[in-house]
Amino acid sequence: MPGPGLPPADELTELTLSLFRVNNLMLAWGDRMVAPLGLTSARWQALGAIVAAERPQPVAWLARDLGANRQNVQRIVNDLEGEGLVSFAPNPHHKRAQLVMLTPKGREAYDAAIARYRPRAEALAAGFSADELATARQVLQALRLRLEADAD
Amino acid sequence: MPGPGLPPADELTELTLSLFRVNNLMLAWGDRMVAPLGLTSARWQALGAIVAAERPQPVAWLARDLGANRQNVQRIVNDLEGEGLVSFAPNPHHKRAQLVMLTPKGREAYDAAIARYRPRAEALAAGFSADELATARQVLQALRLRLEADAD
DNA sequence: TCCATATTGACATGATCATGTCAAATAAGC
DNA sequence: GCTTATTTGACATGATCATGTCAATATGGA
Repeated sequence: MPGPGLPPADELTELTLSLFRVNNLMLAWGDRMVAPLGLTSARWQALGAIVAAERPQPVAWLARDLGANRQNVQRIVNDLEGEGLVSFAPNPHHKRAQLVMLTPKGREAYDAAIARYRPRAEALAAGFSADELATARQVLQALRLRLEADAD
Repeated sequence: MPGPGLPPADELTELTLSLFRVNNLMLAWGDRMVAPLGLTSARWQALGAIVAAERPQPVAWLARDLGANRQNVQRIVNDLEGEGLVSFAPNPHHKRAQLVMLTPKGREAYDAAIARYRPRAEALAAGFSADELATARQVLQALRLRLEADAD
């Protein structure tokens, strides 16, 4: 029996401090993992947002999905376009807001990143019970909703 | 009964994506909270590291405690020193590595930040059970240990 | 003591991010 | 239709971060 533990507010403080550290460590972990593919964590995330969308979307929509700045996503997508990983298609509904699409080369890079990621993610998740991971995810998702509402 | 849920690796993926979002939201939340005090999340964290250390430490030690870059912490601490929130004291063991100490003004700023933080943290933690928060914290701390070991 | 190594703060540089502005294009209200 | 507000990409600027280098200092081993 671990005892009563900390008060909720202190527990949240410790959670937050760990969150900051894990965030940085995870980004560095991802960077090392996809560096051989010419990717970074940020580029990988952008590719993921493009894949996750059923239909090609303009950059501003991808930025919203990512919770990131429009301008930064624009820069990343432009870089990816310069390297042939994504291409721009005309948008019938908007002359300036082109649609971002994966090229075959971009699809290959994304699939290669996933292939490198999966076994490492399984190793990293090993040792945790399904309940523990699910609870941690649910807490973070609930925090996200509250913070987003608070930031209105 | 929520059912079997996702495979552990996918659960970790969702956890990670939520983590990135919450990290950014929490930093913005903290920035808004301590802005009236002339602080930022980064400055507040630096002050916290100074307070958390029992003895005054050089900047490089604080950076290690924070898991941050030596150079960035140095810049932040220099800024804090310029505004009179911290002061440098001679280090008997090292002529160049001065010891960072809170000034009374810095202590006031830190206490004021905590005073603003506590009720908001309690409100943010409300609705979670102690077990949920503790589990989330433990998962993140375990992830941190694994990622730090992996980054060696 | 002497020398190799590690630590520390200062400095420089490029990358990334946050923010604001602008013009073009679209959407909504009257 | 016409006017106004919103969206979108391009651009600029400053802040922050990541990284490397350097000289001064401290530490440990021979």
